[in-house]
Amino acid sequence: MTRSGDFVDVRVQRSKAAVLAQTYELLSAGGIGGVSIDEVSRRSGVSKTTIYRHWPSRAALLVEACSTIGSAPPVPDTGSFGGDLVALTEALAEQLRSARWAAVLPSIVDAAERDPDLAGLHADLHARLMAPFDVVTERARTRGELAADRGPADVTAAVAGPLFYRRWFSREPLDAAFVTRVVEDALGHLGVQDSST
Amino acid sequence: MTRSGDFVDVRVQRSKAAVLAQTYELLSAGGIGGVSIDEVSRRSGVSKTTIYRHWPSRAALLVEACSTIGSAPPVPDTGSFGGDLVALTEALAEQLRSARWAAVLPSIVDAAERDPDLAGLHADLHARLMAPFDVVTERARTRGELAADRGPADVTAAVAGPLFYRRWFSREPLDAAFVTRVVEDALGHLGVQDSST
DNA sequence: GAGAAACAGTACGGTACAGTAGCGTACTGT
DNA sequence: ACAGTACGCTACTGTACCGTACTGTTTCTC
Repeated sequence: MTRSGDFVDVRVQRSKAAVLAQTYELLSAGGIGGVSIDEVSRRSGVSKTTIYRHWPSRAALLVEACSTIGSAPPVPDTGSFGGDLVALTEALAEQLRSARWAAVLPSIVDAAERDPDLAGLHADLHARLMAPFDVVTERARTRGELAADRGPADVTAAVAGPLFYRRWFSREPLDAAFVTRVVEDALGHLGVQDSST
Repeated sequence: MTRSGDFVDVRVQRSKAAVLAQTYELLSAGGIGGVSIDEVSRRSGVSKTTIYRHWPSRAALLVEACSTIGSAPPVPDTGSFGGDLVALTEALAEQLRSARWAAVLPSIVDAAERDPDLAGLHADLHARLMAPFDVVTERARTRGELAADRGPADVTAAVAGPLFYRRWFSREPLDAAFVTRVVEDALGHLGVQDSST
């Protein structure tokens, strides 16, 4: 056993990083279906054998490559629920406009529709994306800023719903005016008086 | 030329029908990626050669098979915008819960994200699904029931957005209470006074 | 510096798929 | 009855993919 505790061979780190980077690249370009081990190997310069040394299967690699998507969005704290929600929604809209993963998500949703493994991935991803909304909403609730019968699930549906709809279904531009209207409407029927103009 | 005008050989009708039926079957089960000509041929009993006699390519077959999705939803006319919208939204929710194509749509959205041909299909489909909302909204507008700065696009985003979000992203059940809340909220901020209780 | 580990390269086997070609048969509309 | 057509069948080309086996080389760790 030359296994010495927690140290990881530099070569392993290098290989894994290169493979994950290229996997993510292919993922953004072609969705889940666009990722093949052969191609990852070709582009990353890491041989296929090595890839299979580090991941037991294509699916495992995909899951790990997706795990970085949509992580650690900042949770704003402007003092009011309204301000927080505006900030979060605009951040989400910006991501939907430009982030690489915005093009990948439909293929994950599709895969989750039938593959149970990928359904787990989808659930994680969804939780990660919506976590800030949950935080902000709970905070508002304890301050009594929110109608009693409305929870985080209602907030995310009211805000993320129209945004997602625009991005993937109607494919109209996510302009600032639309985003503003969505937030204001949401605040309105959530029983919140808008504190900004 | 025995070509006699509009008559179509019975055999052709039979073959095409069988192929389209099985294509749709595979489509619902496995999305776009789940349809292979070999499998369609195997299940339909129609030989691959024949399939290619009627469709120039796999893509053409897919487009035709999808063309029946979400067609001819009834346009209600309850007399008020509120009533119409409730009816339409409940119908949409029911479709999302049970219709076969609800499992297919994500793969179409995904495909549309990169393949221009399929993007056309996606656009058609979207237009077909949302047409009733447009009709109802325009009707309301001419009757002055709607705030001046709100158009059909806003109505569909406000209503279909949260529903789609629930169905595909948060994967929570589309229960009646949720649907009702969505419609009421939408009516509220569209400048409509709810005529029902 | 020695031994272990990770590595690239290559060549597999096996499967699945799109699409094409030729042949002989069965059916249809007139 | 008969020409035209659609058809099934089989076989084939070419590609892409997953995952594994083997060989020899580099490179890290101790």
